[in-house]
Amino acid sequence: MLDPKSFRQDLDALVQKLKWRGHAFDVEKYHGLESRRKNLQEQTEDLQARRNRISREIGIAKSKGKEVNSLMHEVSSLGDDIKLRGSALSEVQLELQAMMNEIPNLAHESTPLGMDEASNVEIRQWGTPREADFTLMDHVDLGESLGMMDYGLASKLSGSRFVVLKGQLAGLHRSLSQFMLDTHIRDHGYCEANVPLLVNQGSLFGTGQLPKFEEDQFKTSEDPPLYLIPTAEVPLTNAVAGRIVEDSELPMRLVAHTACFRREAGSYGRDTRGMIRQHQFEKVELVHAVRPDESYEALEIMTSHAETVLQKLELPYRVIALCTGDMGFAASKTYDIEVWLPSQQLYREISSCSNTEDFQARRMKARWRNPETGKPELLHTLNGSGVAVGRALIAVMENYQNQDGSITVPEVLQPYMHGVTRLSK
RNA sequence: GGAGAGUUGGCAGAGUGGUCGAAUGCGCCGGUUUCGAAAACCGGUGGCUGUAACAGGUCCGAGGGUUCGAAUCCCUCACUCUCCGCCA
Repeated sequence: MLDPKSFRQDLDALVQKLKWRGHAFDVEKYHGLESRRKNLQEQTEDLQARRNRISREIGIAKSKGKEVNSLMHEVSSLGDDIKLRGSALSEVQLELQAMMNEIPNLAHESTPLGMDEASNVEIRQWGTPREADFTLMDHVDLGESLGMMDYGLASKLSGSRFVVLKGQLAGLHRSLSQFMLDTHIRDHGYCEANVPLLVNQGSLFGTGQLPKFEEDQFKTSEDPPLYLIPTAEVPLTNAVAGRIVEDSELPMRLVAHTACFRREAGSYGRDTRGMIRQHQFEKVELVHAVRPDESYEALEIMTSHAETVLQKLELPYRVIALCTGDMGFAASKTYDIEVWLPSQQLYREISSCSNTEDFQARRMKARWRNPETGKPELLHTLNGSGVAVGRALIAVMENYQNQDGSITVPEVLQPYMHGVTRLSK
């Protein structure tokens, strides 16, 4: 949510900024609602002030044993009027609110301008894609030929976009998540959290998935209305929802390893092969809650934490700055980290690190007490994958494959694999 | 699933229809005192909205109702705690 005050200042500039974010703001509708709101609010509060004053007088008069009939008469008609205007007011406010709720965050000045991914900017590369003297297989062929990846069974159990991992490959997957967690907890100072996978509507509203992206979520039931989390960003970020956090608690760094669930409603036909895009996948998620003036520094730090995982796994990657039109709803600035996939001969997203500034904080009323002013102010929240476990498994399989179809276990994962250094039949 | 108790400011906890945004204590901030500190004493100390600043409005778990007037009475819901049942 944007600051409502910003709409009363330079509206033209704001509309232009939103245009770059792919959002057409209806100026006329806004002006209509806003002037009605102002009118009704002034009238309502005026009437309320009168009622409060007279009612207080009635109380005083009664306690002194005076006659109050004339005062009662004066105020008796106010009630209906207040109720009428009040309900008109809240109707207008709801409409305005609904309008505001669907507006994406504004981009930071350092975010490249552009309408789609063609305008994304590469920031840096790390590592060198390996040259192989044999034909490289993709992760599906590798996994199936090892007998450790079963799409047939998964579709029988659940349908498309699911997979069953077996044996050492399932172990490698688990090792990856353990390794990532340990790295962030021990080396990067994160607080580990184990969080609910089912959340309420308020939590999804807070991080920005609702109301606009309802169709991307798995809703489990109507009563109570619970949703499977699309990312641990939702429960982790909402840890500060409704709170006034003490300065001493900042910066707050949280990490969780969870399953994530997505409908992938808008991506029929995309990435249908393999486990690139699944309805259920695992992710190690990083969330920061920080002082506002430290959030861009925090974004660099968080991104470096995700990069560390890939560096330790010795997987080549590049970092991309997403442009205004390609960023997610809540983000002001986003770095995507893309890992090298030899079978496709291209880099694929494996992490996305975003600074949402105060966008989520405003939605979830997450504040900190600024010691300089003593006042509560919105804090800034960031989230990033550190990293997607399923996609990391794919990257390891493809980058560490051998000519005979076996897969070497990366050195940093070997302690987690208890002596297994190579996955083979 | 059944029975009961509760939800008030940063925390604890009064208030059960009227000058209540709310006693008191703790905490916090400022001052007096002190070489300094503790103790003691004095003063201050909620959020949102709004204003140039006042004023005004709003908030006592959420929503609705009764009333001239609701933290206080009524209804619905959510959550917490205790006991019983069931259960990983």
